Amino acid sequence: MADEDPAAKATLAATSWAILAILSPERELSGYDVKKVTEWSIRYFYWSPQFSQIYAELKKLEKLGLVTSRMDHDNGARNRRLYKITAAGLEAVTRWANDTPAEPPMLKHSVLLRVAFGNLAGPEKLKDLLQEHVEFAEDMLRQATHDAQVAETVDAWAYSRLALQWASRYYASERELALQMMKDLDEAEEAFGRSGGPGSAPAPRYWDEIGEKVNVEGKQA
Amino acid sequence: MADEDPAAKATLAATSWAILAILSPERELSGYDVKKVTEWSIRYFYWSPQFSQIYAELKKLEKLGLVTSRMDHDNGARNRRLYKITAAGLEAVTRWANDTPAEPPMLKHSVLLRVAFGNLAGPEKLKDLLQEHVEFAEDMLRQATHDAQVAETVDAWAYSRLALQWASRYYASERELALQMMKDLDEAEEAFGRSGGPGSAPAPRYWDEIGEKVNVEGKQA
DNA sequence: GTGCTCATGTAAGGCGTTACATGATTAT
DNA sequence: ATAATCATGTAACGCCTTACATGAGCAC
Repeated sequence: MADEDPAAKATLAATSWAILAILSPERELSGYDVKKVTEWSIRYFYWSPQFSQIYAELKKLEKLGLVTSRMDHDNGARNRRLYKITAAGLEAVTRWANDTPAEPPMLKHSVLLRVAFGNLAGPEKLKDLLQEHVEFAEDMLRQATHDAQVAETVDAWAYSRLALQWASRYYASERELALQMMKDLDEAEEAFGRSGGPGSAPAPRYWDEIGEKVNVEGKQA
Repeated sequence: MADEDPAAKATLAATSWAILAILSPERELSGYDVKKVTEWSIRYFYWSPQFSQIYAELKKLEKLGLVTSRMDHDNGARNRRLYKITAAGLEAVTRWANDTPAEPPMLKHSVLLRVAFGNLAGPEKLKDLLQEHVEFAEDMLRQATHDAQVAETVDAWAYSRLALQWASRYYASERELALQMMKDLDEAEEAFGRSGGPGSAPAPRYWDEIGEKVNVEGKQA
């Protein structure tokens, strides 16, 4: 409990802000609780950090004076450390929410990566992967829809509900896009027949032309 | 030239595989070239690593015997190091493509994170962020569509084309989802009027109920 | 009493970024 | 001549994960 360095407020990573935001209703939470909250909602659109990271982040936030902590013995109870946001923390996280531009979303879609390098595996393998992805999307869709319904029961969760509804639609779309890709693969297979289309040829030498074709034309940042 | 450790093949990270896959058409590429390829297609669905990381990855791949390199003087030319995949590398990346299950896609959507913590900022601020996101999605949509058209001109890019078409649809959907969210926010505002709905209340104490409401019901992994 | 979940961490290391440095070529 | 781009890196650091360790309560 000490630093209060105002410069640090600006340089926290999004994960730290997320944890601080979870603590922003002025309620005491343990690291375990924080993890549960991320699992409940945030994981659908912003992954979910590991326990070890959450504990480390909480310590960091405490050193910055944005949260305080105390040990809990009353409760049951195993030993657990409870964290609570400070006035400085509340002010910092509010400034973050109001004054910081959002970073561009970042996506690492392994399935699409496989598709892009489909010549290494062939369309059948890709369709297997896509089928699995469809099931994954359906699973997430179901869970997000359920959690969104839970969020309807409490007024204070209104924004979480909106985010979870977005997630429902997102995973529904993810499902459709995968199904569409499977169709596209079928069509491509038919078009190429068993001649040297996608999947059979070693697909050599394409970068020659990339420079000329790509660089000039599009791309206004 | 050296290690050839077969165990290592299984434990490379997706980024390494992506770079190796880029080199899989047996063509000599510099680190700079690799970066350009990622910028051309992969960035739409799997971000784009920094130069420094690409150079580091290439060195690592070389130490593993999956690529070889030589200096290029002929070409123009500044000094540049050209990398080429080895037989071992080709075999390893093919095995990766065929035998490794795809990891679940990972998304870090800062805009949705803001929505989920909307009580810290209010609906007007959120709508600004969403409007910016709409423009971002439109920009990506335009670029992906352009690059997909470029990919149509070369047979060997068939899979890249499919991936880029997917990206077009993805960013179109991203746009729609953001617009829908803006509508939802408007409706929520109207419903709550200027009474203590989203945006005004400090939204206290919600985690009490999370344990009871959430844990039991849904969630089959 | 055995195993499961709750709960809190430490240690090691890989992934990935930012910042910096350098020099050569190309464009103006 | 000057600036911009091409091209290749190094250094430092922060983010994040995996693996491991520990102990306490609870279910059977």
